[in-house]
Amino acid sequence: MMTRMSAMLPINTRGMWIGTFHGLCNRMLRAHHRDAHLPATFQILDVADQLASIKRLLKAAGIDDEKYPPKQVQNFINGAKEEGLRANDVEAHDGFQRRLAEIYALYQDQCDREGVVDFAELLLRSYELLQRHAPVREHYQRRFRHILVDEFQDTNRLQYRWLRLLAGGGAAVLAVGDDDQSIYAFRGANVGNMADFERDFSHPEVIRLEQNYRSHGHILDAANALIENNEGRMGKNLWTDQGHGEPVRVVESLSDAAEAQWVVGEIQALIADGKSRHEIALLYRSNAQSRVLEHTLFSAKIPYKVYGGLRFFERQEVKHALAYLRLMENPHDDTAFSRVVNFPARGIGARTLENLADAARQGNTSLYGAVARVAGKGGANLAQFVGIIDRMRFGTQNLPLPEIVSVMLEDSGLTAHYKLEKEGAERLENLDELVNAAAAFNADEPVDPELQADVLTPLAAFLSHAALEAGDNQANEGQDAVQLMTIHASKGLEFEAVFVTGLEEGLFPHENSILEQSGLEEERRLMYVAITRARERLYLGFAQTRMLHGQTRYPLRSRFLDELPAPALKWITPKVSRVDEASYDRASAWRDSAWPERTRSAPARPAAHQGYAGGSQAGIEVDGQVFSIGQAVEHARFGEGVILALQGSGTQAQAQIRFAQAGTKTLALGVAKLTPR
DNA sequence: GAGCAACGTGTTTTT
DNA sequence: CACGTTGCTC
Repeated sequence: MMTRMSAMLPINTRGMWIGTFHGLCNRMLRAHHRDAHLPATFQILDVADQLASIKRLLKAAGIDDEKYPPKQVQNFINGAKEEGLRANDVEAHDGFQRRLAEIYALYQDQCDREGVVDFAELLLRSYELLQRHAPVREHYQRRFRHILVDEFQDTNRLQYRWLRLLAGGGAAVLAVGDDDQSIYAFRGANVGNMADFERDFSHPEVIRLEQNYRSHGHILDAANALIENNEGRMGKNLWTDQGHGEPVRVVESLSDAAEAQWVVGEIQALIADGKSRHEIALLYRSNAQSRVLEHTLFSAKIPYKVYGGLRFFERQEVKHALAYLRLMENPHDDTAFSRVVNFPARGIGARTLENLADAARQGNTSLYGAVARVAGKGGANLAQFVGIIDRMRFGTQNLPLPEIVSVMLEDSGLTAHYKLEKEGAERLENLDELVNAAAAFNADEPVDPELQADVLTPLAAFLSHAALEAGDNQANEGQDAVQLMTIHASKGLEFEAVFVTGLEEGLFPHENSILEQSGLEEERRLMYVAITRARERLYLGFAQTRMLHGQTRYPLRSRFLDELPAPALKWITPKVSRVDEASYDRASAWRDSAWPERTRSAPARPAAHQGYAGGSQAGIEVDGQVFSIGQAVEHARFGEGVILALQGSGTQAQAQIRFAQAGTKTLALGVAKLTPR
């Protein structure tokens, strides 16, 4: 972004602060770490680090992690922080919540002791800094006379308050947002910030941007019609003067594999037509869906690039390496310490670590600080580990960053370890890549000259970078490749041709979201985002069978397809490939009956979405008992459930049933004892 | 304490 | 399916 700004503007951009809220808060906290009561070397915990930290805490405090699941504790803490609440401020309505608040307090103590901050803490700390330190606040209020916030609908309450503080000196604020593209409520985003903005900031002026310069008419019509189904919108209607363009293609496939096959075939045709690969995007609801697509693209030798998924800095070996680097920066970082104290294995087992944790608690010190207090063989091994860390710390002080990383990889034993591992080749490559990333990283973020800020070591700056960026931009630059990503990751981007796959109930909208209206509406906004990524050509695909969690599912077509306007659509059924012929009869049988009416009518809001199931039948009879999709049933062991799909007949008949308690199961109807309810 | 096999369990989206 | 946890053996 900085590069692009510099190229576009005739002014010097070096004084501008450009970044995510988290990035800017990090920067501010680095510059004022003393006022923020943080050590100069504070490290950032990503989601996984935070979870590990919580688990460690629960164990140390002897708290039952069955009763207080670490994930839930994590959500509680982050939720509170995003509302600007410290442990003391949390309103607890029952004993359970009171206990959670206590755990929150303990967790915060632990973080403070270790000199680490989680993502939400970056924001909250920075907010408190501005609030409590008038000189700092006034400095930034004077310094930033103009503030622009993009994707404003994705800001949370704390970010909003942070912004108000920062702009409190009368800065001109421009907020750009689209309430229909709010897709991060699940992590605390508050669309209400848009309305609050109009209320709270002086002389608000609202400019509606309704002319769309990106997508052709049919695509916009589809997007507009879909989003109409949401309630409580601020309201807008996109239009274009580019004409209708091509219809939106809706593609039905027999299986997820067949869908991928068809997509790849179509991509080959597009490329043959002269389209660039990087102008073609494959979007999906969840990362797991990329596998089939990747596999098929790979077989077809089409270059592709996957964004997101398991990201570079989140890979196991990279996290191990980062933990060593963190210990070199701050040996009292217990999270990092625990992660690698026995990796590679050095004879330090659970027993020794328990002794160490006890010693640390008694001496009120970090694990690193308590090593000398552990006796015996374990103690000797620990001392050896500390020796390695200290040698790396002091032996690399004046080396350039990439060399620090290289030395660490050798001295820690990571390289040696992965050389011996049979699947270690790729991991070694990633560790090499980490050295490259360090070399490519330039830590010359301009620090405010007016502040006598402590200069970050290049290593500390690199570690922040690793935590905040997670390696999204690691795409092979220059390579013309088809773009694969989740719809979330696609926001803000655009492509000539877009494929959205997996438009199936349970997947998109996701089954965890369909029970509540707010969840369903967020899914719909997600679909809206997906549609509006396309400039000229849009494909929407769904499959009759899909492999999920290792078992085949027979999903219903997504309700969102039924919400699109028929005149903007063109339905396509791919020719059946030889592989799929076996299942073809069944498929065509229902298509003849159920398909045409449903597709043409496209009710604006189907009262009860019953749809059909791909390879599955609408109804089935077994031993005189009739089962149908959507029917409520009861099972002796699993309790109440709803039939999601039916397949086969006679003794082969199976039903996929979603049970309220037991989850989704596939049962043989001839065997399972089901009673209709 | 290490390493392996069996088992169970959840499992969306992310700064 | 893919991960983590548990239990077992050496």
